[in-house]
Amino acid sequence: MAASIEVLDERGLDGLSLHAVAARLGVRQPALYHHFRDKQEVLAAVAAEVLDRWHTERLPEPGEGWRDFLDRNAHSLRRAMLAVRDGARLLATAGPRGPALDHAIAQVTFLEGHGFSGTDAVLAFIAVSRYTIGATLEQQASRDGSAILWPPDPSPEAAHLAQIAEAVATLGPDHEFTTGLTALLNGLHPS
Amino acid sequence: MAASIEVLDERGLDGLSLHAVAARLGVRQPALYHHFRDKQEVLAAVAAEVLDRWHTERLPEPGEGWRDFLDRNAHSLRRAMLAVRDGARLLATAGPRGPALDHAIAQVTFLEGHGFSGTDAVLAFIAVSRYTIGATLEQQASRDGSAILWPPDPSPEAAHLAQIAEAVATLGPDHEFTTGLTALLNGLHPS
DNA sequence: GCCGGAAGCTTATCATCGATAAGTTTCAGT
DNA sequence: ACTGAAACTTATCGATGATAAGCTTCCGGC
Repeated sequence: MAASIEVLDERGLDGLSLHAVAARLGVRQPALYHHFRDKQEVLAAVAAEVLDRWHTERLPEPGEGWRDFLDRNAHSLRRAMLAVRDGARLLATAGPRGPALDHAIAQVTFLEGHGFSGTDAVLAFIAVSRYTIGATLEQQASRDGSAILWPPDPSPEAAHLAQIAEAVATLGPDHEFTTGLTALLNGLHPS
Repeated sequence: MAASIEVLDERGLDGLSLHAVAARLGVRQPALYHHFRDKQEVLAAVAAEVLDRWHTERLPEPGEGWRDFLDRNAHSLRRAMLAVRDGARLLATAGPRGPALDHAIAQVTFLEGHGFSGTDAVLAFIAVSRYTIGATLEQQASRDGSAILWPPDPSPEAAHLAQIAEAVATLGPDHEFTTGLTALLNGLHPS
């Protein structure tokens, strides 16, 4: 896992080959098949490791407000994805499809204690998680991806839009994320 | 593009090889390099084609409420991603990082006409888009992915959670998406 | 009517990668 | 000391993205 994360940080998710991981371990590639059934299983383990290491704030604290908890949980998940290169893509393609059972119980029970029905609690948690994944994925994708091409002779409207885009860029990706998250949380409510 | 989409639907994004596309066109694989620089460019073109074909409702209509517009736009984007196999993953990895310039102008101008500042308009649009991508991505991933494993001898809390999970599953993925989207829209507001 | 050249395709060939088969080494437990 | 399992090796495959070099077709200018 440690070796995999090192390779991931250096060469990205597309460069994360079993050959590279094995080489870093001073071992040949087929050796890995004595510990994992296939590459998908390796990726799943790496994803789980990333969550274990950096997604540390998943559980509600006594006396905490439900919005504060969901906010803290989302930021923790996002931090984990940003902790490694292509972390969002890794989590989206190979990550677990839900929290561990004991965590899920604590989280839902907490929300139920704040007036949510069980169903609404799960739906709220899902919504926040999926927004967080989508937002972080796009952020990491656009970081290395192609920037928007502005035409050489912009119309007045295009110039106005370019100015807005620059203002948004200046605010930074964290602000983009937080704005959307806050809106989502304010739109949620105990039934 | 048509051939690529057929291959995509039959074999999924991982099975979308240039060999397969070329074979369907009655042509050899290197022939494709006379039309695209590399595979990434092919994927980008396929992603753009999918959006062109199915993401049809991107522009505001006269007299429409801003929530209605954002809602309609999000559902249209989602429909496009669901129209092809692995569509969300395709759009997330190879899709354009933003709407076309003329569309963006119309969208932002519309929101500004409803009291949003330019910055808030862009941030709102970004938030909705990213939520939509994240939600659809997770839905498509979990469809073929591994289901949650319930322990053989569940505790009472686990049994309760399982019941909730079943209720949520019964409501269906569209309901999951719509619930989160509605929350997000209700949490947004003109400054 | 011919000719040059570009567009579009071919065959041949690579390196990389995930995966499998079959054999070898290491080592703990009896 | 013997045995068997765990861990690793070498050898090899098929699939895939990509490049090189050559052939054919056909259009436009003279």
